Amino acid sequence: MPEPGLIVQISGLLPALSPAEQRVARLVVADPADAARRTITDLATAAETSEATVIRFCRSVGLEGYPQLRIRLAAEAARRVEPPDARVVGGDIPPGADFTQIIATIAFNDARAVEETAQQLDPEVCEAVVEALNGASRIEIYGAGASGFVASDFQQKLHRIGRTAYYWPDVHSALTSAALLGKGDVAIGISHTGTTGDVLDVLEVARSRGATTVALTNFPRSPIADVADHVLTTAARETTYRSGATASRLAQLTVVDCLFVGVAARNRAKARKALEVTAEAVRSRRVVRRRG
Amino acid sequence: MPEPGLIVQISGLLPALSPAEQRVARLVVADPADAARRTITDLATAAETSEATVIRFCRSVGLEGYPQLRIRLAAEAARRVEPPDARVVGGDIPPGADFTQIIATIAFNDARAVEETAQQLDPEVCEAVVEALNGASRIEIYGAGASGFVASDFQQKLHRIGRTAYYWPDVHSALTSAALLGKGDVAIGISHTGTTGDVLDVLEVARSRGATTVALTNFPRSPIADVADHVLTTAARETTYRSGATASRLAQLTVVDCLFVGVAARNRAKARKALEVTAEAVRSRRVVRRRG
DNA sequence: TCGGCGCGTGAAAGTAAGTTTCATGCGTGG
DNA sequence: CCACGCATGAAACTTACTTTCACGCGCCGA
Repeated sequence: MPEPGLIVQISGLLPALSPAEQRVARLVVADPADAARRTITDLATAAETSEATVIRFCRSVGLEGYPQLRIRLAAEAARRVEPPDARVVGGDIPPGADFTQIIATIAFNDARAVEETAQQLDPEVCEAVVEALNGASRIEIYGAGASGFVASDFQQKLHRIGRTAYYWPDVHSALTSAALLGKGDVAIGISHTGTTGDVLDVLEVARSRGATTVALTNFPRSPIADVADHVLTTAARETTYRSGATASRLAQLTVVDCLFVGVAARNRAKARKALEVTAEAVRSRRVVRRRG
Repeated sequence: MPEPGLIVQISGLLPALSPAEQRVARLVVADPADAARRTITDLATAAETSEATVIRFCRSVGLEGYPQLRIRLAAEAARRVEPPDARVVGGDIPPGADFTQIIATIAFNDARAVEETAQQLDPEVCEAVVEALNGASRIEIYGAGASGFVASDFQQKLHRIGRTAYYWPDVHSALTSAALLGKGDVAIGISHTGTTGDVLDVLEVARSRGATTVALTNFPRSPIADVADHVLTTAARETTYRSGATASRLAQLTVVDCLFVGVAARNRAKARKALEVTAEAVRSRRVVRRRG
């Protein structure tokens, strides 16, 4: 089985790399096919660094050496079926874009984020997390900014199938609540960059109380990994602020969906019942036909 | 430039090759991926010949040298991997599904929702909505339950690029706020089913005050369409409660992304500036490296 | 029968590519 | 301000790849 998305993996690891390695990584991600054609000296020169750094880069992404990198890159580049109009799909929207273009670009990027995230998602880690969620007497989910919505969404979903889950938008409440967690409880921290101080702090508290901690981030080597028992990663290749966190959310939600379905699947009957009951509860707020 | 069918080409000129080269060729054709992994010495040994012959073989098939062969082989091998059997992809998760299956199914459904939504999204309506958003002095977004997160997300996004936008989780606040809208303002109601009474009520109030109303729903013929000037539709094919609103969210968010980018694109410079400023604002909350 | 001739071949020499080691310099924390 | 650790490239080193060359075998003409 072809191991998933080397390119994707590289972009995830990017911030964890040293500056010189990042230069190499960027070249590789920008044009994998071209990189595969180059010799190590060539690539090193292009990245304005030494061969040694290129080798280090190979090791950083989990490969034996440079020839392995070349081969993997060639393979990936070949597999990539270029969509009809590959011009649209760069990261950014061209200034004069009309709406048809905008929609196509966004759909492509969003769908890619979902697919690539799924591709690199580790089933075993998912399994472990679901196991923990299933056995937890209390579940807490943390996230700030855009990740806060995801946290909130997950909380609501779990709650809907009868699992006790909390989301605290406010750090102080979160900290105090985390302090009350104990062994068997689960704390989930969501942070795209993996560097959100507040979330890290809360997770750390939760962990110190004996709770199982889970991180959901795009960057597996980021600080949040240090305070998490399980790390789940997304694969959104978006520049940090430019596009304002559009694809990353979807990637996070995809992971949430997987976990949710996993938990629900454990108690199929109970979950279905709970969903029906909750659906019934809001039915009175539904409008069948509108007057006039 | 990567002319297709290296393997084919090799088997074609197989009889023209010398015996020792033929042994090499046969190995290569039998398992290209494996050959790509081997070093020249390795392959030579496996073919019971010398490295020199392998090089000659490379030249015979029109390649520069052995590394080139490896890369071409890796590329070809990758391309002929048949698409992962997507036959898992019915709507529902089978009871005994393991996590690999769950992930594949969800990713497929989620990605489909995104793509299909984009496909049927009307660029002209988008354009009109963006136009309205752009000229609005105030923007209000409504949504209940799962759609509330989407509303909230959109509100936050617009706010981040300097547009005045509100989201009221509470119906009462929403109603009072809507009553204060006027001509030129925009009210957006989000409801998957299009039958969420609260949202309809608020939209109606907004409309009666002269605001431009926009609906985002999966069902264009639903009641919400009656109170909206513009209707944007998603294309999530999920049964109402069973899967607990997983794909519909993503579809809604995709639409939100399109609108957001559309608005941002109108005032490129200003939006970028705003994003940078807001990113800067949270920078102090970022952790660079974790102690211990 | 024998001596050339040419071709396929691998051994070995040669070169280039990839890898390791190490000293340096820079930034960080004590 | 010093010590430490980390990132980095220069250079030494190893491995992989390429070239050279000579051997041997089969064919042909004497």
